[in-house]
Parts: sequence; structure tokens; C-alpha cells
Amino acid sequence: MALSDMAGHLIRRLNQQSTFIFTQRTQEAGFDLTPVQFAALDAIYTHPGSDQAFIAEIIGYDRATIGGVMERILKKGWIRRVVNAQDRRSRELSLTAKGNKVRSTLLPIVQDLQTDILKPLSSEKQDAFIKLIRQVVLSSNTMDAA
Amino acid sequence: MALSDMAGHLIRRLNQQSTFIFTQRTQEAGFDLTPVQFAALDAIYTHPGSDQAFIAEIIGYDRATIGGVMERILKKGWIRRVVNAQDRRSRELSLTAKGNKVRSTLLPIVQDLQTDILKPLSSEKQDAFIKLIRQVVLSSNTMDAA
DNA sequence: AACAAATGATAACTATACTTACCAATTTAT
DNA sequence: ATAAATTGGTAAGTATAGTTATCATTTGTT
Repeated sequence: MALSDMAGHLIRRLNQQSTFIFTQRTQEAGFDLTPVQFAALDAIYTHPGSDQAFIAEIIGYDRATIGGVMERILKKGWIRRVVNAQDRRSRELSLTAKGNKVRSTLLPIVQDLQTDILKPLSSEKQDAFIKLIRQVVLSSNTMDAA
Repeated sequence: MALSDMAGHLIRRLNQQSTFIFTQRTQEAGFDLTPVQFAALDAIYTHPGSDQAFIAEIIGYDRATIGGVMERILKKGWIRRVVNAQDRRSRELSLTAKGNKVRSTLLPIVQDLQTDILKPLSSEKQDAFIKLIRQVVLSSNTMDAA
């Protein structure tokens, strides 16, 4: 079997293309952010007051990576980071008005661009594909030590 | 639609899992390399004497990224980089005996681990998945300006 | 032959993404 | 109550992955 036909290689290529489309479409809309930054924004919106470790867990990152992401969207003025009074190790995250605006403006754009990622497939095949990916991602997620 | 169900997000998560399995399995086999380094090794094996730009194109990278990859596998003693006599800008890449050994030893391991990546799916669904992903990756590849 | 355009490669910069190590604060165990 | 373990976060280090700029060399044009 050729490398170019292996699952891992194809998945990596697909991720590259997907990221490219995200960047392209959001830049056209006048924004400058990465897929991860949007995911973080959305997770904080959905779970305001959470700490970094929890947000990281939701969107599938480790603590070290999310630290840098938070720093960058903090610098953009999209989030607040307040030290928790009960546990001074943790910082409670929430969206600023600006962050809220960015998220709500981007949401329909991001939703729309999903179709572009799978554009080569018919609508039915897109649905089938999403179902398969979700099955892989979710069940691997629940398997701890393999 | 929730972010966690969007194609882009799922693809990113899938790529994380795929990379993790690659690293895990190859480390168990006593090797220390990344998916990209293996892809580069395989591309050089398939196209010996090529320059970096061509290898980058085959495996879907840009020139800047592949430069660092080559440097690292060069440092490991897996490839040779000889200045082309006809065009002194370019360097002809080839595998050393050691690089050849690494690639051939790893190939069956890497092929085998592909199934692990899609383990949650039945064999039929795995095939369907590969077909769909290949269709997306290959046809997006040939579309230049969208 | 001289100049412009194109090409192979690197450098600098930014942003994931992971590991290991560490610090500080909090919980748990004894 | 004190030591041990856990937890939230950061730091340092490595490896993609991209952009833009630059350098050297080669090729194309006139």
C-alpha cells in the first residue's frame, strides 16, 4: 500500500486543507484568528467561568497548548482571565463584549465554511462522512489506555 | 450546529488521534520519528535524487516546512543531501543505508497502525471512510483558485 | 551580453501541539 | 496537623505548518 493512500496521511492532508479554508474564509470576513482560537472562544461562551484545564479538555487540548492560545486571545481583548477566589491556582475565563461580538459574527461564517471543506462530496456523502468521523473521534475519546 | 459537530473541528481531533497512534506504535517498535519524517523518508525512497521542493510537493508541504524536516532526518543520518552539479541551488536527496533500513523496517508497522486509527469502525466502514477522504483530499488538491 | 523573471533554499516570525519539569495552591491520607 | 498526592498553570524544549523576505543561481528576454 502506498503511503499516499494510508489513513494517517490522508487525515493530515485533510486537516491542512480544512485549516486553509477556515483561514481563507474568516480573513475574507475581516477577522484574523485560527481554528483553535475560535474553538476556545466558543467553549468559553458555552461554559463561562470555567478554568483553562476544563476548556482544554472540552476542545481536546492539553494544558500547555491552551495557555498560549488564551494568552493570544486575551491580548486581542476577547476574553477576561480572573483569578478564582476559592482556588487561587485557577483563572476563571469569560468573554468580553468584544469577544462575544466576534464569536456571534463569526459563527454563521464558520458554519457555512464547513460545507466548503467537504465540497468534493455530495450532500449525502458529506453527511455519511461526518457520521464516520464523529464515530471515530468520539469512541477513541472514551478509550483510555488502549 | 454545535462546534463539536462541525467538520473542521472533527478533522482536527481526528488528526490529533492519528498522530498520537503513529507516535505510540513507532516508539513501541523502538523508533523516534514523526509522521512527516516517515512521509519524507518514503517520498525520497520513491523518488531518489529529487530536490526538496519536489519532495515537499509530493507529500503536501511548503518549502519552508520541509527544510526543517530534512535537516532533522539528515542529522539522524537517514538521508544524503548533495548539491546538484547542473543547478547549484538545488540539493539532490537520497536515502542512506541506515535510512533505507529504517524505512523498510517501519513500513509494515506503519501500514498496520492505519487500522488502529480507524479501529472504532467496522472493516467495511473503514473502506468507505478511506474512499471518501481520498476523494476530498485529491479533488481539493487539483482545484487551484477556488 | 545585460537585465528581469523565476526558482531552490534558508531565515525570521507566528501559531499550534506535544512532553517533561516545575511552581504554587489545594486536597487527601495518616 | 503535617506530609504526600493532586491539580491549575507556566516554562522550556522540540516538531510541525504556514507567511513573507531574502539570497544565490539559473533561465528567459531583448
